[in-house]
Amino acid sequence: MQNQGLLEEQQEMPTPMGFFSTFPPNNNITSCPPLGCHPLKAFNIAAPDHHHALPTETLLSSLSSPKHREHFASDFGGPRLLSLQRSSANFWAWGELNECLGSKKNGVDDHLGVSAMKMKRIKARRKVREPRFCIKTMSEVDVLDDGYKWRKYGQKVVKNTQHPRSYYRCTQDNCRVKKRVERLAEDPGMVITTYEGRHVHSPSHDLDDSQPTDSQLNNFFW
DNA sequence: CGCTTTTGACCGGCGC
DNA sequence: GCGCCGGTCAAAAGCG
Repeated sequence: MQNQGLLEEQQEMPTPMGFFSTFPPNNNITSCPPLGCHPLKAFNIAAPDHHHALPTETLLSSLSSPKHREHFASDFGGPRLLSLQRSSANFWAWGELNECLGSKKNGVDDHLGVSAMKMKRIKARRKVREPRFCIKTMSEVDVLDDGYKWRKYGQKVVKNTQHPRSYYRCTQDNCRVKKRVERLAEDPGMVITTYEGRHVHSPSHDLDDSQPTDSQLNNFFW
């Protein structure tokens, strides 16, 4: 079957990468996801096409938390589309999405809770690939206010680009989520933010001030 | 003073 | 095996 071949291809894909494009109103970066919930839950992963886009209302209806539905509705109200590009480079992300949606995980992933002191040795050897996705935003500011607190740990000029790539790590203890921020060479006004991993906590300034519910916490794994 | 950013060094993966 | 490249480390500097 075709699925079989696709699965094998997923195993070999070195870079799990979903591409999450947003078209926020007024180029206002503070209104971009992620906001602690799992934005990719919004996508119809069974879609066979290569670049699948869904109307906002469809995406919103598939969000599990009413609070997030409400939040996304206010942020992305109107006819804008969100899209997850399906390409060979994205098979991993789609596979992991399937896993994420298909089986409600038993709370915590294997990698969570690994102490920081082991990081250095683990990083080199671990074959467990963190799920990733990108957000493309038109913005003058590099770093999106996504509700989490980040610490910059590196900057690198990558080949064939004129803009440096910045590396950030979530400042929360035991949270290993990272993100990379770079500008498009072709369009310097466009910022590409690549998230890797899942948060094990709520955003530092949450959607509301109350304690998160269990279902919200589940969402925060993304 | 504590936290964050900067930046050169280092490391591992990968292609040749 | 070697060199290139992306990603990370960590000491020093910056900042509130």
